[in-house]
Amino acid sequence: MSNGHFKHDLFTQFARVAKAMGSGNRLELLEYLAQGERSVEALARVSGLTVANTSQHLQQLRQAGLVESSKVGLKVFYRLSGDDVIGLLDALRGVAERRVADVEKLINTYLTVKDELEPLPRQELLERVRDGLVTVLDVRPPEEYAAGHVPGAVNVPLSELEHYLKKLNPEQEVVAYCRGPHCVLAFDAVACLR
Amino acid sequence: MSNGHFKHDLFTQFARVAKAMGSGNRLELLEYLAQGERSVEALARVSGLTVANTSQHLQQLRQAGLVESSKVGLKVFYRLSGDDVIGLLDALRGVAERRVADVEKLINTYLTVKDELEPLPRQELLERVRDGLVTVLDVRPPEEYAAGHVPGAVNVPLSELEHYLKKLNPEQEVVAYCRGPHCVLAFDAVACLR
DNA sequence: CAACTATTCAATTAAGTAGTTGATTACTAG
DNA sequence: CTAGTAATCAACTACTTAATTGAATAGTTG
Repeated sequence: MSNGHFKHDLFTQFARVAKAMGSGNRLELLEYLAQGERSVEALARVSGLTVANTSQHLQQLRQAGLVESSKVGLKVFYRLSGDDVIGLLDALRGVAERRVADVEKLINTYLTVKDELEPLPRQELLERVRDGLVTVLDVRPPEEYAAGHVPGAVNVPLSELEHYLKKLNPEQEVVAYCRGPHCVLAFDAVACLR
Repeated sequence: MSNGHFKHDLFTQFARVAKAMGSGNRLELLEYLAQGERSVEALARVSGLTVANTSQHLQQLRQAGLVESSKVGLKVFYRLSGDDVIGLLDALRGVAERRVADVEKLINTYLTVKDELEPLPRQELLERVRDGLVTVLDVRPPEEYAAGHVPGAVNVPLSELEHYLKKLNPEQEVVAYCRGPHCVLAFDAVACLR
């Protein structure tokens, strides 16, 4: 029966990690951190939280082992503590998309219906690229682009997206992609593309 | 800026799933369900929770889309709603093991030190099997065994473990394995092997 | 239909969590 | 060493959650 204690303690530890991800705000912070190292102040700005609140959330994430931090001069930079954290985020997104009906509703309401933007099946995308019908933009940071990308895609990080679009033929059909089906980058990219 | 609403709503939905896993008791229930369909009463028994409490936890898991249920006669059977849920559990376990120092401590204290049982590197295990030095037991349910197992392993579900052990040469070294490094089956198997 | 069983519901209590505010620490630059 | 900046800490309020208890529901069996 001390077996039971062990079980209980172990599951409690696992739960700590899950609990840390059990807040929309913290998940958003994690998604931003998946893009790279960020200071507390920068994270507070993009997430719309107060700095104090952001700091507290980040500390919870650190206690759960999901992020690490280091101080450089005045600023404290946070980053994900490993690639397995990205894998965990992906798994969570995947389950939520497939299992929670509300997620699909949300996506349909905001992305598909409101825009003429639509998700493309892999194969069809490749065909259209081959035929020169579309320009494919990879809006992820250069490091991720380097690690692997869709053939024929041009790497245009968000910061350069607006500038890049001006140079494009306005008749040209544009396909942008990022980390996954609902990576945070997508929202900003969509906003920018409009 | 209605973009912000979308983001917020979406992350809130993702967080619901994580939140459902943010309890040691619910994680334990999920692990048992990973072994197959179970009734509320059966889950309450193995987890040590009251039936009412178990029922409530299961309903939270259902709302998060992690489990499904169906009523057969008097009993209500719950099951994981898909294989991606197992993947999510694995990812969570993986991060917790690698990132949370306390988990390693726990495992070292309870498993390695208290028993002569030790984790074996894959390759060494295969060598010893080839030489006939050890008997390898796969303690997972037959379905999982059928889906893939270590070469030379004998499938002995937990329920039959005790019976099987009586027939073994007591001098023979025994290696048991299950779903993953810290699958719940392991705890019970270890208890039984002693 | 009466007694029984498995599960759920409703109400309560105790404990934990999110976000705000203002003070505090740690560091930098003039 | 003073003023200013980035982050954290401490204290508080408003919510949320876990577990308990007892009652209610749904289905079964004699």
